[in-house]
Amino acid sequence: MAAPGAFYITTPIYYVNDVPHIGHAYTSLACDVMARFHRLDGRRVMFLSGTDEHGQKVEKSAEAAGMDPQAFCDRVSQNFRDLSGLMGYSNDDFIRTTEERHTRACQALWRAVIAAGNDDIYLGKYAGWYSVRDEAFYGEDELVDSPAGKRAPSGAPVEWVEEPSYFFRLSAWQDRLLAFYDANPDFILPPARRNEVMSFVKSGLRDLSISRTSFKWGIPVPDAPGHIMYVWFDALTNYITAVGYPDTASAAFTTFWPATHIVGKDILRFHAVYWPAFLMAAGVAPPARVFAHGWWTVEGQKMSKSLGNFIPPHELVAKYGLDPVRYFVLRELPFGADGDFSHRAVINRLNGDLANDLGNLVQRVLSFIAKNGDGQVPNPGALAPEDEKLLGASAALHATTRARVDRQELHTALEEIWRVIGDANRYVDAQAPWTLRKTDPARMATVLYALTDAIRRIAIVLQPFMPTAAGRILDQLAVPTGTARQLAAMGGEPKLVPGTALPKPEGVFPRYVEASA
RNA sequence: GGCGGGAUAGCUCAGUGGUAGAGCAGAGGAAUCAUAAUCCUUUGGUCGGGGGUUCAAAUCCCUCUCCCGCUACCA
Repeated sequence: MAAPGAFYITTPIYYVNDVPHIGHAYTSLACDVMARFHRLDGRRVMFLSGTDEHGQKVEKSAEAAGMDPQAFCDRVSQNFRDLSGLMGYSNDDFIRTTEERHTRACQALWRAVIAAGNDDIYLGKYAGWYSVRDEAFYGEDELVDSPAGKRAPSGAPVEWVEEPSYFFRLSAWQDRLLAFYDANPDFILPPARRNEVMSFVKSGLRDLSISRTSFKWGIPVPDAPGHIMYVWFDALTNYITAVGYPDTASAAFTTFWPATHIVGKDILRFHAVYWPAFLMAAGVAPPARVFAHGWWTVEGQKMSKSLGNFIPPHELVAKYGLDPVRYFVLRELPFGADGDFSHRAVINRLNGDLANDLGNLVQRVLSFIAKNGDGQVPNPGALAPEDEKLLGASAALHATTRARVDRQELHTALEEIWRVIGDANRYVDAQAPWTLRKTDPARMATVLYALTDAIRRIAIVLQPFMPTAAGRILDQLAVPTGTARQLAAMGGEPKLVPGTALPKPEGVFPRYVEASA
C-alpha cells in the first residue's frame, strides 16, 4: 500500500523513435493536471514520465543514422524532454529505459518471478511467419495464398522461423486476474474499457514471449546469454524502477507504489493484463489504476503519417498560448472518449470560456475596484444571503473538483468551475455595483469583496489546469504564494485582507482575433 | 463472425418509468462595471424505425437499420 496522502501518477514511456505530437502532449498534460491538483491538495506526489529506448526499430534507426544506439537515444529522447518544458509539465522524474537503474530493476523483477518458484517463466520457442523484406512477423490468418506459396499482405515472401524464447505463463493467470478485477472495480477506467479487458481475459490467455535472440538492443536476460528482454517486460517495469525497485523497502517505493497509470487505449491491455500479472508473479503489488483515454482527430480526420496532419505541440502553443491549449484539450473532450481538434473549436473555447466568461469576469471586477475602490481589497460589511451563496459555491469547488479528478474526469471538473464562474457573472449583474456606488457604497464594498474572494477561490482551483494564468489572477489579487494558494485556502484562512493594495489589473485571457482576410 | 457500447434540439452531449434538458450556435430584449464582454427571454426535438409491457417509456422487453470499440505478442 502506498502511504496515506501519497499519489503516484505515470505517463506511458514514449517510444523514442516517435516524433512528439498532440497525442503525447495530451496524455502527459492530463497527468500533469492530476499531479498538480494533488500537490495543491496537500498530498505527496510522484509524477513520472520517460522514454522507451530499446527494441529492434531503435537499433535499426541508429544504424541508419550511423550512430551508436545509445548516442542515438540520447539525441532523440531529448525531443520528449523538450516537450515537458514546452508544456509546463511538472514531472518529478524522467526515466529512460537505457539507464542503469532500469536494467537493474528489470533483471531483479525477472529473477523475482523465477524465485517465486511457480515456473511462470520458462524457456520455449518463439515461432511464426516472418518476412525478411518487411522485417515483420505475420499471423497465420494474415497470410495470403499465392501460386508461389504463402505471402505477407504486402506480397512479400514469408518463411517459418523459430528462435528460442523465454515465455511468461500468462495462461495460468486468468482466474487470478479476473479475481483482481472483481475485487477492484475501479482498477480499469473508464468502465467500458474495463468490460473490454475483462472479456478479453475471459476469452482465454496465451503465454507471452518475453525474450528475443534476434537482436541485441535490449536488457540482457539474467543467466541467459544471447537473450534480451522483449519490449513489454522491459518497458512496463519502468514504473517501479523509478520508485527504487528492487529496493521495495525504500522510502520512494513504500511511499508511492502502487501507481495510477494513464495510457492511450492502444496500450491498455498491456497495462491492465500483462503488467499486473508480471507483478503478482514477482510478489509485487499490482498498480492502483489504469486509465485509458481516447484519440484526437484533427479537423475531423484521423492523425496519420500519410495525411501529414500531426500537430506539433509547439505550433499550438505559439499560436494560442500555453494555458489556452491546456484548457482546450482538457475541456473539449470527455477524458476517455475520442475528440476532435479543430481550429474553430479552439477559438470558441478560447474566446467563449476563457476571454468572455472568466477573463472578462476578472477584468470587470478588478478594474471596477481599481477605479472605484481605491485599488485595494474592499472592506466588507455583513454578508447577505446571496453573498454567502456565491462564496459557498466557490468554496465547494474544492470538494467537487477533487471528486472529479479522483476519477480522471477532468472535463467535468472544469464544467463545475465554469458553473461558478457563471454564478459570479450573474451575481455581478444582479448586484450592479455601478449602481451601488451611488446609492450604497458600503454595500458596494461588500459585493466587491465577495467577488474578489470568489475569484480567488476560482483561481486557486484553476491552478492545476492553467498554472500561469491562474497564478497571474492570484497575483492581481495580491494572494501570496505558498499556503495561501493551496486548495485548502479555498475554504477559509487565509482570506483576502481588506485594505491590501492591489496591482493594476491586466487582462489574462485576450480574445483570439482571426487574422483578417 | 463473437462480445460490448451508442443512435436525444443546427453542433457537442446529459438525462434508466411520471408533463423533454445543458453548453455552443440562431432570434429578441436589458444593462453599460468590463476584453463589442455580461445578463434576461426565446426559436428549435414524432428522444434512429417498428412492435410490446404499463395508468404512464428517451428510460423496461422484442425486432430492424446504421455507427463505434474489443477480438494478443504491430513500439
